[in-house]
Amino acid sequence: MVRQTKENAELTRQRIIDAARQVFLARGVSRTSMEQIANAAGVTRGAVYWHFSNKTELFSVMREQVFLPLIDRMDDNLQLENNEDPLTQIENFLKGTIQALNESSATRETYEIMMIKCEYVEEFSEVLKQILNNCDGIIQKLEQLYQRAKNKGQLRGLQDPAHLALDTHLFFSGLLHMWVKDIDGSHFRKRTHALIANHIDLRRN
Amino acid sequence: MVRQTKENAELTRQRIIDAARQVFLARGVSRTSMEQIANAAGVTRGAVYWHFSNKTELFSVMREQVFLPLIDRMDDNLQLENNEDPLTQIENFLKGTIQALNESSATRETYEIMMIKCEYVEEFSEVLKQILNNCDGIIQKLEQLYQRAKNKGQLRGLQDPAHLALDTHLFFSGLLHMWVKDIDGSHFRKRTHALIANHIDLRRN
DNA sequence: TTGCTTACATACAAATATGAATGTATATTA
DNA sequence: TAATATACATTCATATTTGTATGTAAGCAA
Repeated sequence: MVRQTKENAELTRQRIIDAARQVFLARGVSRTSMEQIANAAGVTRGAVYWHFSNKTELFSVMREQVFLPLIDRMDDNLQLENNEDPLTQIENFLKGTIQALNESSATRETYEIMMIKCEYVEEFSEVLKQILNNCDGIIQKLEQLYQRAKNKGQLRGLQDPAHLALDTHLFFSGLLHMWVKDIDGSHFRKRTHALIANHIDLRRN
Repeated sequence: MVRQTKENAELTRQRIIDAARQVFLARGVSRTSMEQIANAAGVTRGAVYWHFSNKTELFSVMREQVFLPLIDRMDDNLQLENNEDPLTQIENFLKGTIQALNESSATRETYEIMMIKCEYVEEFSEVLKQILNNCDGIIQKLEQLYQRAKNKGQLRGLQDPAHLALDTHLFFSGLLHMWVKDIDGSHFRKRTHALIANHIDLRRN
């Protein structure tokens, strides 16, 4: 097997990405060598270096394959044109993200790698900035939705949309972390829906 | 300098721990070599290996030096015998932890290392379990405090102490993560007190 | 003061990882 | 169908890191 068709080459490339994800998950990004990835993908390092210039690029591609679609979906879910009531919309957004983790092992694994199997130093600190930027976007949209909820009289008391948005974001950020870390823990993962519903109910009039 | 007194040896040991923290912070735990730690401490690898059998042990000692006292303090703050009202007690516990981060650079740096500069695989996954165990303890105590608040009629509506405790824990977990990641961000770090107060106010009658 | 131990420094051997260079057979294209 | 580019495999040179083994001067106890 020396020269593949374009199609096959593309399959090889994807196999390498999938293999990288598995090895990253098992050994952590730093301890993973290109050779281990190659082995897991059933190719040699030559193939890996042909498709990706180094481990960092491979990591970025793996990440973007999962995150770019996910961010798109989040954006959709948080759209203002949605005709559901704002609080339910927020609730669905939160539940939807958790559902994505439940349904796609690639998503689940990538989250786990990024949260507890990767060190954000040097080249990788750039990734951290992107994540924070994305957080800012989500917070803004949450705030707009809470503002609408307030205008509609759905909020109990005199709650400030900006604070509510941050509180929800922190809650969800914590939830994702615990969800990921609670690996065996059917304990935590099973209760997420109730936790989300409860979080929103705290705000409802 | 060949043989130091016991006292000096202890100082050397602490210098190595401090140096390790600095290098871990700058380069991540995985990329840090014993030689880099030795250089930063102004000794040779011989000295480092004399005091610590390997990088993992050094990491553990560094971590425990910061975390064991911190856990003790948390336990104190969450004691049931405290005579403040339960909700304020929770609020103070949260604020106190943030204050510890503000006041001690060693604590701050250790948190940062553990959150975004360490990969939890192999030997290190044990640490993750300890962290989760500690979380469980905090959640339990929060629940007890919320229960007392409920008994005292401090809670608004029919809120379930167990859910409130989890919600607070997730909020705080997210807050710590964002606090740590928002490194330059005077942006986030300055608002923590307001965020905590707001979080508690959501529950107050 | 002698002898043993401590607290390191220095030296060594082995393993592992990287990137690039080179080889090569097959797709693809002109 | 010949020429070229592609998709890898193989090889090589180099660097880094680790643990250990050995060396050594000074502290300490008897």
